[in-house]
This record gives sequence, C-alpha cells and structure tokens, in this order.
Amino acid sequence: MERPTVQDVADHAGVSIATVDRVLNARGGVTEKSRAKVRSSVEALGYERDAAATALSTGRSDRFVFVLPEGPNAFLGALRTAIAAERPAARRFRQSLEVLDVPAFSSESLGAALDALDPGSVTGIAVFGAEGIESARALVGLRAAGVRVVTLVSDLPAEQRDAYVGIDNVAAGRTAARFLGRFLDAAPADVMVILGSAIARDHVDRRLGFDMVMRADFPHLTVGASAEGRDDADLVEAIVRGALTGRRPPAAIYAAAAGTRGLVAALKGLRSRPVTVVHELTPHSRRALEDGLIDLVIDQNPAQEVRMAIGALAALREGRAPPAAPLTLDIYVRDNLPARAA
Amino acid sequence: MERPTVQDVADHAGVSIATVDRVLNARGGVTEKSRAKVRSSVEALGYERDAAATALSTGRSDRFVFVLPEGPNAFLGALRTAIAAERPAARRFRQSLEVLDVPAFSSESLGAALDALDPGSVTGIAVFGAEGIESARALVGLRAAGVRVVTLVSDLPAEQRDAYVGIDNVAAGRTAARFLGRFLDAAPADVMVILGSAIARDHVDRRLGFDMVMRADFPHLTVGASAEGRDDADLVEAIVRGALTGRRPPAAIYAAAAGTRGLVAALKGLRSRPVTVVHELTPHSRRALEDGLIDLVIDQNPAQEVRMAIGALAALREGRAPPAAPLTLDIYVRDNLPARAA
DNA sequence: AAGAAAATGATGGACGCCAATCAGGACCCG
DNA sequence: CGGGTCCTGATTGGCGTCCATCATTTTCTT
Repeated sequence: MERPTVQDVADHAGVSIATVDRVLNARGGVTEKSRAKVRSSVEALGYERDAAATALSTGRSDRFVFVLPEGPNAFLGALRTAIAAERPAARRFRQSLEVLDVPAFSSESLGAALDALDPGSVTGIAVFGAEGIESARALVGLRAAGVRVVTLVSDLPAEQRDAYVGIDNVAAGRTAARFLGRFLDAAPADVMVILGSAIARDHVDRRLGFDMVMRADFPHLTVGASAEGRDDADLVEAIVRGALTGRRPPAAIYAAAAGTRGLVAALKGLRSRPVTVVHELTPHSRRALEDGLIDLVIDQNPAQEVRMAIGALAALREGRAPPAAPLTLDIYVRDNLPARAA
Repeated sequence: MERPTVQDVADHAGVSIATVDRVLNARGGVTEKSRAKVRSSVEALGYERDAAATALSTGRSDRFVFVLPEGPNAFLGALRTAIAAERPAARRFRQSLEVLDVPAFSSESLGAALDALDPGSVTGIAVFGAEGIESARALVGLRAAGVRVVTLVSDLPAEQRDAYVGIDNVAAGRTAARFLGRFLDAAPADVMVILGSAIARDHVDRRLGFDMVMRADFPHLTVGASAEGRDDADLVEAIVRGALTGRRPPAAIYAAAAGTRGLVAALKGLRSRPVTVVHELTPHSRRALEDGLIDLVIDQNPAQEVRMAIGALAALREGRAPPAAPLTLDIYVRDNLPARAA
C-alpha cells in the first residue's frame, strides 16, 4: 500500500524510467505502444506524481499579480490585507503575490497597466473591476501570451478570463430582496437601491436578482430607479439624506455597492429608520450592525476570495481545472458576527 | 531575493549547515551563542523551511481517524462524503483518512473504540458527539499517548481535545432567534424548539443563544420547553404533528437538531405553516426551502469542516497552532442555495 | 596540563522527480 | 546495404532538507 513511484511504474510497464518520464511530461518521442503501456500501468498502480518532489525538483516559482483599483474603500482594504496575509503561506509554495494599483473607473489606465506587465515573468493575474474595451483587449492579449487570468468579485466575458472567483451576484441580489421583504410588514412601501456604477457587472447582477424576487414575491413593494453612489461615501450620504427627507421616504434600502460609511452616517439619529441591507462586512458595517442601524450584511469573505484566487491560478498553471462553484455568500446579522480580528 | 536555504543561513551565521540543522530541528548539543547566531541569521535572511523539501525528505505519513456515530442522518452522510472527497487531496500530502464508526449516543462503546486505537500509528483523531465519562477518559489517555484530538461540530472540555473545529453554536442559536423574530410580526405567539439531546453540548449551546435573543429582543414571543427529537425523523414528526394540532399551535419552530425529514413531513399540507428555521443543508431541507415549507437553514459546511479538521490536525502535528476562529455559519434561504452537487 | 566532555564541521545517502545527454538498437529509405 | 531517423535505456546532476556518522576542535574539569 506504499505510494508507487515512477520506478514502480517503469517496472510494471516493462520500460525504463526515462520512458515513463517522457510520457508523464509529454516530452514526445515515444511510440503509441509504449505510451499505452505506461498509461495503463499508471492506472493500475494508481500512480500520482508526488507534489513535493515535483516542486522541489522544478524549483518553479510563480508570480501572481492582483490588479486592484486604488481607493480608500474598506472592501479593497480588506482585500489588500488578505493578500498580505496570504504571502507567507504562498511563499512556502514558491508563489509570490504582488498588488498592482490602477486608478479606479478607468479602463484606459487599466489597459495600459496590463500592457506593461511582462507576460514572461507573470504566471497569472487576478483582476477586479475591469469593465471596458481597453482592458478587455489587454486581457485577451495577456491570455494569448500564456498568462492565466481570473476575475475577482466581478466577472467578465469568457474570452477575457480563465475563471471567475467570487460570489454569485444575482443570488446575492435575490437574497437581499428576500430578507428585505420578510423584514418589512405587508404594507405597501417604497424600496431604494443604491449601486456603485451602472456598468459594473456585479452591481448590475445584484440589481437583477433583487428585482426578480421583489417582483415575484413582494409585489406590494415598489422599487425605485437605482441611485449611483460611485462607491463614494460622501455621495452616498447625500443621496440617502435626500431620499429620507423627501416626501416619500423609503421603508427599505438595499446598498449593493461600497460607500456604506456614508449610508450609515445618513441613518444615524433617525426616529424610525428604514430596513437596510448592505454588502461587505467592514468596520463600518459591523459597527452599524451592532448598533442596530442596519439589519443585514451580505459579505464575500475577502480572505477566502484571495485564497480561492490563488488556488485557481495555481490550478490553471498546473493544467488542472479550477473549482467551478462560486463562493458562498456570508450573511451576517448582529448575532453571528465573527470575533473581532486583531 | 531568492529564497534562502540552510546553506545561506550557515554562511551568514558563520557556522556549518550541520549546526544550523541542529538548531532548526532542536537536536541539542549547540551552545547558546551559536544558537543565537543561527536564530538571528534566520531572522535576518527571512529563512523559512521549504515545505516541499521537508515533506520529501521526511517522507512522513499521517493517519487521521474520524470517529463518527453510526446512523442514517443526512448530516453525518454529508460528513462521510466530504471525508471521502478529501482523500485524494490528503493522499498527495501523505495523509490517510479513515472513518471509525461507533454506535450513537453510547459513551461506553465510544470509549472502547477509542481505547482500541493504536496511539503509535494514529497521528490524530477527530471526534463528533463524544459526551460522557468513558469517552472523556479515553480521549485524555490518547492525548497523553501523543495523539492529537480535535472535536468536530460539538466541543468538549479543553483537557479532552487540542482544538475545536466547528461553528459557534451559541451564535447559531442567537441567529436563529433573530431571524425567527424578524420574520414574525409583532403579535404575541408561541415558539417551539426541538433539540436532539439535552446533553449534547452543541444543542444546549444553540438553545442558550436562542433564549438570550428571544428574551432580550422579542419578549412578545413565548418559547416553550425543548422537545427532544433524538435526531430521529419519525419521533420529530410525531412531536411536531402533536404540537401543530394542539390547542395552541406554535407560530414558529426552531429545529436545532437533526431529523429535518420528519419536521418537513409534518409541515406538508398545512393551510398556514409556522415560520421555521432548521439546521444543516441536506437534500430534505434544501427541498423544503425550495418548496417554501421552511424559511431558513443554518448550515455548517461539512466539506469545509472536514478540511479544517485535517488542517488543524496537520498543524498540531507540525507543532503549529491550529486556527482559532470558529467556522462561519452558512445561512441559506431559497435564493442563495448553492448549485446542486453532482 | 592532561584527559574527558561538549560542540562543531564535514560528508554522504536518502527522498521522488526533472532535465539533459549519450549510446545503442530498431526501422526505414533509396 | 549504408546512412539516416526514431525510440529507448542508462546515467548524471541537481532541488532543499533530514538524519546519521565520524573526525576535529574547543571548552571544561580536576
């Protein structure tokens, strides 16, 4: 029941280990007959490459680059922290993690930054928020040059990436609608939705899912047009204040984007506050949950997200299929908040 | 910026690699002065043991045993499936995973089964549902013999285990209460709680958390005494039917234990059904959620649980600290169900 | 200061795989 | 049948660490 080695496979197949090696590493120059023998021996013995020995021997080192928009938003901060936290572990597997900052909401500079990457030395990249033609072209180019690409948080068309790592944003929107609907009573009311940008795929998906459930199961609730907060706390605050002091203040708010700080600021000190669901567990949203200012947080665990992205890139690099299932949504109320991080 | 090796450390410290090796592996026979030199060089160069080389060289193989109660319950089945699914991955790291079945609810036979394990050949074990004096004694004995012990799902006193892998059950109870309370309207009503066993730590914790929130935030709801379903679907069905046809049928049910199948059966065909929260995402609870028979499922991802248990055992075996944070609760409504597994 | 004890250096063989080279054999072609 | 191509076997030298052995140096003891 010992683990078989290439030597065992060679003996079993009646060939030399050199031939086994040629087959296993697709070096060519082996007759179909020998290949078949080796393959069936591999099968018969249940041979599996020893990962440790391979890693040692090849001494390969992978360079993974996370391309993130600049900006003070808390979720991005958490993502950066998570990347830093994974570094030591990644290092043990000879993977180096880098972060490349690009201006937010600018497809041109993103494209330029991607073009500046050396496809020879970069094993794979993880991109976040890369909607736009310039970046699309750059991504296709990188992939053609052999760089693996995963999209983070917000997906892109298939030709621009090898895999998507993130939550199912349509499901996130549906879920938000479900809880909002259930938390409200049966009386007709208005619901407000705040997005970051109307072209960000993740936000659009959330809105889509939200509307689906609202229309189907909570017809007494009226969902207004999306407000665009551009992930800017001050702008969000202004929008929310405006709505709440209007003549028909919403009974519920779904904030599908960043800028929670502004939202929370606007909610503070109200006599009766709307039922509120936001995205991303950040210090602000956590605090607001604890204080009872908001009701629910839908989170995509950045740490898990980073780990999955690394795992997906590593899998792609080794020619394995990356995991297909999207990340699960983490749903928080004030009662299941994780212990405070150090 | 290359990864330093022991050779580099030796050069930097002005000693031989033999000495570095003695320090790194605590083999003794090194003066404090040399030890200090080596340690500071390790620090200065940022040396880290190469995991691949170590694994190759030691050729260690770990035997991890999962001790699980027998029984047809779906959660246990999922746990077993998850263990089987992890086997190939574990094998790549020279870890073998075994499952040891013991009769449910019997501390004597659990103790006997644990005593029968050979501490010499078992690296670590993961136990589930091990309340009782016989098993406690056996666990303490195993730990003294060098076997690492993690508790799964339900925790035990610290002297019986090295680490706990599972969710925070008090938080789970609190969360269940929060959603039940918010889903009901403000009218006074009765709430029913179903446990598996009144001595299982996880169930007791859930009840505790549930009561805390109910008392604090939903005083208009009356929580009755716990019904003991012993994780038995038929018994649970009888209990629920009885309650629903009584003179004061509960407006909400919190099922903190297994036996969801029975609960769902009892709910089927009612004109007005109680708001219901159950634990564990199984085919039954999933179906019930989709059909609108129940409202919320609190899940502890068995796959993640198994992975974490293996990770914790591996960490313990290498002398590292296992991760301290409990697993996050997965909360499901009909809108964020994961894609159906194959 | 001689002898014992402790610390250190030097070395080599694992571990399993990768990568490259060289030599010999089988086979085909004209 | 000579010359070439294609397969195959054999061999070597790593990769970084662990572990054991043996020789040598330093330090301590009395």
